[in-house]
This record gives sequence, structure tokens and C-alpha cells, in this order.
Amino acid sequence: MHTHFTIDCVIYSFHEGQLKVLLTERNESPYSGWWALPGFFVNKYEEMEDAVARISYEMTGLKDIFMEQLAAFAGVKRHPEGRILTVAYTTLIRFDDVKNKVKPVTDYMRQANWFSVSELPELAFDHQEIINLSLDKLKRSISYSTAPFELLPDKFTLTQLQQVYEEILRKKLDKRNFRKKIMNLGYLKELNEVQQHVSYRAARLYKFDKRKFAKLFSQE
Amino acid sequence: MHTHFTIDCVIYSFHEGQLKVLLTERNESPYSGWWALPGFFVNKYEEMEDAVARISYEMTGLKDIFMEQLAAFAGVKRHPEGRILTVAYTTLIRFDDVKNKVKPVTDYMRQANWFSVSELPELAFDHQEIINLSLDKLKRSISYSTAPFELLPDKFTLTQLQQVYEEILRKKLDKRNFRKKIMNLGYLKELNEVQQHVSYRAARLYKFDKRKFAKLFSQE
DNA sequence: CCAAAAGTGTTCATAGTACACCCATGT
DNA sequence: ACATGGGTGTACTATGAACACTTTTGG
Repeated sequence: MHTHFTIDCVIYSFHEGQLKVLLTERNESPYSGWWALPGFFVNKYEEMEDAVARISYEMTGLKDIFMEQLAAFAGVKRHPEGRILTVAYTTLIRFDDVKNKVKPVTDYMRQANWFSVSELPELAFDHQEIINLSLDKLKRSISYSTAPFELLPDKFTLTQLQQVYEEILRKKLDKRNFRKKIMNLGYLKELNEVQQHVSYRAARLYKFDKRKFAKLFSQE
Repeated sequence: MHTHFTIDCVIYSFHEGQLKVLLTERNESPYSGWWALPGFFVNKYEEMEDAVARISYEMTGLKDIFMEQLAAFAGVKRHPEGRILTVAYTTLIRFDDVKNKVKPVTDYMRQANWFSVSELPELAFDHQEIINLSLDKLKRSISYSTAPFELLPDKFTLTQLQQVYEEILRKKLDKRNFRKKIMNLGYLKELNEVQQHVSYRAARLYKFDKRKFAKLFSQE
């Protein structure tokens, strides 16, 4: 009638054209020395939302990130000591905001690091399964969500945006059709600015207009 | 680091043109005498899937129903005794298959009964919230899922099918457009049979072709 | 013959797809 | 001048939405 209760965090980012996930190296048995999702036990009188914030901070050093629930995993055999129920949470963050800040503030993890989702090491527990489920969900929801913009800097080019879509959907898109579609959605703000420091024609920058995005859904 | 762990079941059915959910009347404190989702504690060494099967059976008398995970709810204040983490599961069943079979086989519940989702009594715990979330999910997934067919008998009329869509989406649909769309999907089998015992023109019956439905997704 | 629900098509607007070349810039 | 990615349009197809009348049947 009781179970151990943990939270695991699937934190995505986008860098160098690739979708990355943040992993931590465990410093505790079992799976000491293995890479795993940042995660830990929930305290007895702690709300789940508070636990998510605390644990994501302690394991990765990241503060003030809002995470969304993915699912519960509760296999009796997940852990040698018996059932540990884990509730997995996911979020998307901008790589530039955090690039030098990922560092565990607890001894339970030795280090934290970004891995391309297509080249993951072997993971502890059932963490690969958790990532697979979350990637599926991301793929399904991308068209109706702000997900691509949460992964990009405030100002971005259409090519960068297209790369995010391509990484998440795992397929190539046609440039002209992509631009037509994305501009028709009506929530991109065209800026009078272009990329700097590139050795080819500089691309125009765009911003995501949250207000217009929200309007599309509120009117129904 | 430990928590109580329960499963709650959201079981839908369709009857008399309405989407129904199966509730049980509690016989235990807290909320004794209140209507609640069928749910109970998971045993220590029990797999979550086994617990779902056992609990749905004990609370409602229904056997062999496959349930899908919805989400975890873990508010510290959900229960006077402290945190109880519940994982909610949902399923859809055919009313005709079960109409006289819903009866708890435990004393924890006094009775089980179907309620129209639009006329629910006040529910125990946060169960209304759980139902709301599951209705949202059902609405979002209806177009890509077998959900409507799981709620209908083996042979059904197009009007019945349309009613299921209308109930889940909570809006009226145009008959001609609905038929055009649903027939274009290509997984309805037209039978050489019609309704019996109706006092008006009998409608043609259709079957859902699982194989064709599955093909649509496997080819991608 | 009447009540009740079954069944049926066309038009219009919108969205998706396929496809290839010239342009601007930095080195 | 060249390499690199930026930027653009058209034709076709498919899908979604609006809209009203005739047909069949049992009682």
C-alpha cells in the first residue's frame, strides 16, 4: 500500500541543429556511473509541483523551469529494492539561457551533460523508455504547441525554426512549403533585423508572438 | 519518501445517445456515501497493470477490460491522512456488453452506476478534475483513434456513430459532411443488413474494419 | 397518410504538396 | 569569382464547410 515515489525530468534543448536531452551521471548505487535522467525522491509532505522544481534544480542546477507531466512508471522490477513509482516530467529550454549552468548541486549526481537524442548512451533503469514516450508525445503535439519556440532564442531565422521541426518530426521538410505554412499561422513577427557574423547572406530574424498564438485558441 | 498509492478508473460507455461514466458509491471514510471513480490501493508487490485489472474488477465487477494511463495526481491535500498518489486510467466499453454486470465485489463500495458526463453529482476527492482531464484527452484524440467504435456495438448505424462524435466533441455535426468524411476514411465495412424493430425507415448497419484502420498507420 | 429518421451532391474556400531557380553576402 | 545558405511562386489536389430536399418504413 506504500511505494517509493520519485520524479524524473526529461529536459530538452536545441543546439547545433540537434535536439538534445539533459542527462546526469549517477553517483549512487544502483547504476552508479551510469547516465540517467535527472531525478530523485519526493519528500513526504511535498507537493508534486514543488518536488519537480526542487529536484530539477538539485540534479542539474537549473532554476525556474516549468515542467509538464508526461506519465507515471511503476514497474515493480524497476529497482532492486522493490517498486519505485516515478512520475516523469518534461520541458523545453533555450540552450543559450543555460549553456554554462548545468551542474548538479548534490552529490547524488557527478555531472550533467547534453546528449543528442539520436546518440544516447545506455541509460539506467527504464529511462530510455521514458525518453521514447516523451519524444512521441513531442512529435504528436508539435503543430499545436509553442514547443519549437521554447527551444529557440528570442530572435531566430526561419531556417532555424525549420530545423527544430525537422529534428522533432525526424523528417525533412520543403523550404517553400514550410515558410508558407508557418507565415500563414500568423503568429510570427517579422523583425527589421538580420543575422550577424555569418559568412553568407544574412537571414532575417523573427519573433514568436505569444499573444496572437493564444488568441487562436481562446476564440473557439 | 514513501506515499500511499492508488489507482482510479475512468470507464466510459455510450447509451441512449449519451456519453456515460461509471461511478461507485463509497462505503468508507472519507467521503462515505459520496460518488467517486472506482479506485483503490495498489498492493506492495503488484505491477501497476495488474492492479488496474484487479481494482477495476473489485470496484465494478467488470473483467478483462484494458485501460490506458491518463496521468498521476498527487496533491498532498487530496486526502485527510496525507498524500495519496493516484494514477488514473481510462477505458471505453460497449454498454450492451456490461449493462447488467456492474456491481462491486467488495464492501468498499456500496453500488456502481452509470452517469451522463454532463450531469454528474458532486464527486469525492479531485475526481471531477480527473474526469475533466480525461474528457479533454478523449476530445483531442477522437479523430485518430478507435474510440468511437469501442463505445458502439459491433454493428451500428452511421447516425449512432455521429452521435458518439457529437457527444465527445460536444457539438453538432452536419450529417452529409460527416458521412462523406467517415466513408472516405475507408475503414467502415458496409453490411447488407439494416436495423430491426424501428418504427421508421431502417438504417443500414456498418462494421469497423480494424485491419484497414491499422494499415493507415503502419504505412507511414 | 403521417411521423420519423434515412439518405444523398454541389459549390466554395482553405490547406497541403510537388517542384527549381536567382539573390545577397563574406571571404 | 565562388561558396553558402537566403529567399521566392505556381499549379494541382485534397480536405473541410455550408446548405435542403426526397425516400423509406411502420403504425
